Amino acid sequence: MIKQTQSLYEARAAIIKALAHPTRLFIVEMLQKRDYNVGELVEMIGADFSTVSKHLTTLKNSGLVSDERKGTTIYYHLKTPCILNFIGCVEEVLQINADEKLNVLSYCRK
Amino acid sequence: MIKQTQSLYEARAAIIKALAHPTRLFIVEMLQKRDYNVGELVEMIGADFSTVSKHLTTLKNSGLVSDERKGTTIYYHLKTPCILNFIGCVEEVLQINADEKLNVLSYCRK
DNA sequence: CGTATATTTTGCTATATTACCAAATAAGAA
DNA sequence: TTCTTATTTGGTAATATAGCAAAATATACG
Repeated sequence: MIKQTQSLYEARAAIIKALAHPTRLFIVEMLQKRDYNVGELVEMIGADFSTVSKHLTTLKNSGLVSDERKGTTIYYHLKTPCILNFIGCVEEVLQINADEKLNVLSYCRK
Repeated sequence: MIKQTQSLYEARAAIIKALAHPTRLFIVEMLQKRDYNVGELVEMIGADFSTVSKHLTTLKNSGLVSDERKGTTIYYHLKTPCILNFIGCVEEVLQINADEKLNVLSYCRK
């Protein structure tokens, strides 16, 4: 592959990679509703502070999320809501996968 | 997080993870145009046959791609073109990231 | 300043991913 | 069946990632 093309795909993959974790997907969906701070997310997720903080840093570095300090707490904000359309497509894939499994099963029963 | 919710996000993340690699993104975009076999993709990508084949298996296992044998060769097919809308959004994120870097630079120059 | 609160960073270990090579398999042709 | 082409699988080394706990940082306030 041409070097330039390679770089483009690497840049894209880096962003997608930032989304490719259950906790980070959850965070992104939460941030769709409103901004949250680490503590609130920790409570919802049930992981360590440091773990959630790291996930937020990953999302921030990818450019999907921004942060803003308000007094003592830092609020995280979803910069690119178009990401959520994508999750609709992912859901579609899951649905198709599930349907296909059902088909295989019904075929076995015949 | 509730166990059920956890499972849902894991399932979604698994699909996104399948996309989160430059070579696999490239393959998905190529398959948007038409079906390809491993050999053709190897030529475009410039990696080992086994490497590309493994990437195709990853895409197939996630349900994004299907395969069909025609004579001696196996052709790969993009099952869910909605994925491509998502890449548009990723591109948007890249654009914003680039713009922000430019802003920071111009700010430094003042 | 010193203390409390909120969050991030670091150090560590365990696990996962990827690439390449070589060997194995699958399907069709001779 | 044996050859040939197309593709996958297994093994391995290098690299990346996740998660927890402890230490460090940053801001607010008395």
